[in-house]
Amino acid sequence: MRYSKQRELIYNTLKSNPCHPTADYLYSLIKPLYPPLSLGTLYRNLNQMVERGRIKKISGLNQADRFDHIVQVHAHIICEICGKVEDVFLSEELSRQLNKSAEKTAFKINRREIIFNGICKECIKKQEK
Amino acid sequence: MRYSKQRELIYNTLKSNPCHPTADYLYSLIKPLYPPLSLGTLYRNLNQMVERGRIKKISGLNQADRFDHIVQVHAHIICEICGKVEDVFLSEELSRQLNKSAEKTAFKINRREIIFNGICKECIKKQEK
DNA sequence: TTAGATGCAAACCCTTTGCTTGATT
DNA sequence: AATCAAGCAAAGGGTTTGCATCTAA
Repeated sequence: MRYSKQRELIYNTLKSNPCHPTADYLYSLIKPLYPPLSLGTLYRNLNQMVERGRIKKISGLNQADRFDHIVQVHAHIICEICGKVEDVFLSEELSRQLNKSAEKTAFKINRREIIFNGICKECIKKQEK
Repeated sequence: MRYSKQRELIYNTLKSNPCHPTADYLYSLIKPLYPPLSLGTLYRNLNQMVERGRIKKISGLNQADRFDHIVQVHAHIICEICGKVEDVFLSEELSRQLNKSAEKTAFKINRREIIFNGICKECIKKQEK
């Protein structure tokens, strides 16, 4: 993988923004600092890094995909109101049992994605007002 | 919810096709039997039934959403090659522990989606040839 | 009679792609 | 010099929506 200023910026911006940003949000952060960046390049780089296991993509939110610089296997929880995403780490044991359940299907399992949907503390407070 | 021929057909077709069809596939099944059906109506009805808990939507496949007439909470596994989706049922205990892990985030949890990615038995065989 | 449902087609959003130009090794 | 990456803009797929018409209750 050949060096490019764009890719470096994309990775670093993702790393320093642990909010699980969308491609679009990353673009809005990087574009002002480095105007030559194009959306196509952003998506291409994100996908490349996902393929190489350098970052992770969180799909299945019924919205734009989000990206995560934490490569370790973990789950996510998304607020249905404000869209905030937080990490959920499962115990080794739980993780093992999950895979065991899936292995009953006779599939060869490559990976999994777990997404909880809910409402975050802040949005619950706002609702109560 | 007022009766409509379209909705009845959609629900029945979903029920008799446990392959977790996409909206598009449902359309291809129903349209020939009942040509007045439009795609917009199909999507509108599917979403309505999801909201009312009569069916489930499986998102996060990096492809078209799929629909499931089984309302009971369960996970899914999708074949990365042929796209086949199968059900994965988790034990009560595992289910409870999953939710407990997520509750550590201080979110109020509404639901969850678990998707395993892998390769099905048939596709593994084909690869070996 | 009237709210809710439909059909149609256009719009939408997010993402990918083709092609030419530019940069890294 | 030879790839690989970028920029741009257009196309793509899946899904939603506005509006006029129709239909179940």
